Amino acid sequence: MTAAPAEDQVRQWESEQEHLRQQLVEDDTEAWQKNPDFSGLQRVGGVDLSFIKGDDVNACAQLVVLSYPDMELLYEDSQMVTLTAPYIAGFLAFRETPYLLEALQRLKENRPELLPQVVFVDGNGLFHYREFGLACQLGVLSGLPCVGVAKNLLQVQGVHKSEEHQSQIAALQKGGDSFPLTAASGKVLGKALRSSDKSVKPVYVSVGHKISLDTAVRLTHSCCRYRVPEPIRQADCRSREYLRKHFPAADT
DNA sequence: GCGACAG
DNA sequence: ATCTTGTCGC
Repeated sequence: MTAAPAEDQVRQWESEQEHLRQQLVEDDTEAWQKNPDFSGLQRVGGVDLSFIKGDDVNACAQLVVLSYPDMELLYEDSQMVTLTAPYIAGFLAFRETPYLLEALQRLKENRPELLPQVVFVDGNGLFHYREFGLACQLGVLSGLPCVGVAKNLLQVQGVHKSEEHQSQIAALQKGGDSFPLTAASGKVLGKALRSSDKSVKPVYVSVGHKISLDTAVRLTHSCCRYRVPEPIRQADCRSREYLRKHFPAADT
């Protein structure tokens, strides 16, 4: 088999997103999601990939499971992986999802009782060119509720960093305040959330799978000690720590 | 050519 | 993603 030209690959990926999107659930499906204090929620997951400096192929895939609401570490898995797909905006899922699914599968086999009830994903969900970002793809393929949290605004479907957008950010007074990210079509694709009182720069929250946007935003805020929700922050810190330990600085 | 470009 | 320390403030 010869590798398809990048152009054809992208077309194939687009059609796969379109197909998987039909299985996407944008509503609350779990009992705990409907409780004001999320009672019944005990385990939240976070996933991330970290890279060695000059290397965009070898990475550490990380999964953590934290207790809710205490955010204490219950499980962690670090695994070196070799990525095959390049990073192309809009197709991040095809680069990262396989390894995150493998991590979830290892957990399912080894400690099924620790499976998270919701997974925080570093990247967008519905807030995406074709409304099917990384958090959606991981959600549909794993069957788990997922929330997408991006640290930077993806300018998509008419949403962009305008003066208006900047003033909406300036109007976020305290942790938990948010404003909708509305597509040209009128659909609300996500929300910009001031995740804590101290952080001025918002995070961009969107539905991944099996959770409503309002629940996703409220849950994200409740998991934030710092700007980035704790499950993602822990996954990020621990995967970098793994790389530091196993791949010490390769120069002077 | 210019700007955008989740991670 | 990664390149990168100190510094200012509470």
